[in-house]
Formats: sequence, structure tokens, C-alpha cells
Amino acid sequence: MHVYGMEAGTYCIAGRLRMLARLITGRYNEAFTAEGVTFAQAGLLMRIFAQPGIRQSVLARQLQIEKSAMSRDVQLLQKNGWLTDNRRKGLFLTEAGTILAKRCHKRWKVLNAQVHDELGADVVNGLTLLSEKLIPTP
Amino acid sequence: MHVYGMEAGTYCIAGRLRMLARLITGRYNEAFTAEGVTFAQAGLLMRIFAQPGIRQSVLARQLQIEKSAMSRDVQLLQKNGWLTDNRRKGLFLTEAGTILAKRCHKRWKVLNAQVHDELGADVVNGLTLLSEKLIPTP
DNA sequence: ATCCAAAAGTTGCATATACAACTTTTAGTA
DNA sequence: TACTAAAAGTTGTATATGCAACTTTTGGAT
Repeated sequence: MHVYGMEAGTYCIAGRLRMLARLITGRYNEAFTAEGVTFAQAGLLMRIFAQPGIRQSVLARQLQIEKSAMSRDVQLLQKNGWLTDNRRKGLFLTEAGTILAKRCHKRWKVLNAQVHDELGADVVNGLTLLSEKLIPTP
Repeated sequence: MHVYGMEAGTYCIAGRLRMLARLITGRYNEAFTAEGVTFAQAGLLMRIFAQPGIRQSVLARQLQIEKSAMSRDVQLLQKNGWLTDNRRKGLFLTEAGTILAKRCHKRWKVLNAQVHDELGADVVNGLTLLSEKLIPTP
């Protein structure tokens, strides 16, 4: 029988990636609910912590997110008091934002290592290879 | 230097998967704009075509999408005239829906084969392995 | 047939995301 | 310095998604 999405060896790449992203996002989200943020928010906070003063446009390129989406993500962080108000001059964490970013990074480190372990080197290498083939090199 | 997301070998699995999903979604979306649908919509149409009468709950499990999200996705298809109005008794394509699903499948087949080729067996196997490790077996 | 618990489906609310069109800022050049 | 084109950022509109709470449907057990 031929059921869309079930063919051995010819499954839908986009469908599969989207499903996996949903699954893994759920798992990471769980880990961050204790901090009151989503993974997407935590990820941004950690990046801004690591690259203070970074521009939205650069983040958008790094993450391959449309600039308007990034604008809104950033506005949300700011509304929560985690960013200073000079959005257009580069992004900087407030004190609260810095504390939160550090707490998130602790959780992220543990979880991500655990997930790496569970998945194994083959999977991680596969993902790396996929990244190299898909991510535009600027 | 240690920049979040840039560490060799310890990158964020969730972040990476989400980025790849965004990239590949964009590419598949392009292919379906000619049909006036997104990839998500086309994917649903193709699944309902392949499994007529399927329940939302089953689709939600297959795709690992929350049932409320699925409910809305399905409502959108119906609003566009692609589904008959008996949502709760199983999903069926209208004539227009059937025609559209077939057209989408043609495009999907070409694109997906092309992407498979581009990525290569290693990547595809890596994704398969990842799926096996992440997707809950019902 | 009746009743009840579990499953399915919906709705309210919030976030994440894209595209198009618009405004603002920045940088280079005359 | 003034002008202008490109880059950056924002806003309108729409889809995709999750969680919680609610309603409806379904399948047994009596």
C-alpha cells in the first residue's frame, strides 16, 4: 500500500524535519517552563548574553529567521524587561535579563548534553552534515 | 572564544533542528505557492487524500501536532472548500480538494526527490535514525 | 436503554513565523 | 555637508503551533 509519508526511503524531508523540530522543541520547552520562558526566548537570551550589542539583523541571519519575526521576538523580550530600550543600536540584556540568561544556560547545558548522549554521534554528525548542506554560507 | 551556538561539537540540538526546519519549510513553501497553499496545508491534503476518512486525532498523532492545532489546520482547509463538512466523522476531500491534492503531490514528488538527491544518503539515514530515536512508537 | 469515563474536538489565549509594504537608519559619494 | 541607495527595523495580515479549559462524542458496563 502506498500511503503518503509512509514510503520506505522516500519520506518527506520537510515533513520529517518539521515533526522532529516540534518534538524536540516540546522537550526543550519543558526544561525552560521553570524559568517562565520558551526555548525560543531562552535561545535568544543566551545568544544576546554571548554577543552583547548584537543587531537584530545579525541574529536573524544566524538563526535564519525573517527580520520581521525577529523584530517581534525581540520586542517580546523587551516587554518582559530583559532588554534595554535601545533596540536599534544593538541588543543588550538588563540585569534581570542577564540573570535569566545565566539560569537558562545552566539548564540548557545539562539538557543538551543529555540529548546529545541519547541521540548518539551518528545522529549528531548527520545533523551537522545536513546543516552544512542547507545553511547558506554568508 | 565561546559563543552560544557556535561550540564545535556541542551545538544546540533544538536550535539546529528548528533552523533547519525553517530553511526547508521555506523551500517547500516556494514550491507550493503556485498552488496557493503552504507546505503544511499541502501535506495535510496529501495525507487526507491517501487516507480518506481519517480522524483529526490520528493525523495529530501521525504528525505529532497538538490536537487543537490540528483542529485549526483542518478548519482552514475546510474554509477553503477542500474538505467536506463532516469534520467529526472523519476527513474527506471535496472534488476541489482532490484535484489540489493531486497537483500538490506531483510537485512534492519532484521536489522531495531532488532534495533527497542533494542531501545524500548519509543525511537521509541520519534523519531516519533521529526519527527512530525521537518519535514515540504507539 | 442509561450512565459514565475516556477520547475527540473546540475555543481562548499566547508565541513563533513569513511576506509585503512601509519607515528609519546608515554609509558612501558627490 | 547634503543626497541617496541600501540596510535595518517596524507594522499589517495570515498561518502554524502549544497549553488549558471546556464541550461533544463514543464505547462499554450495568
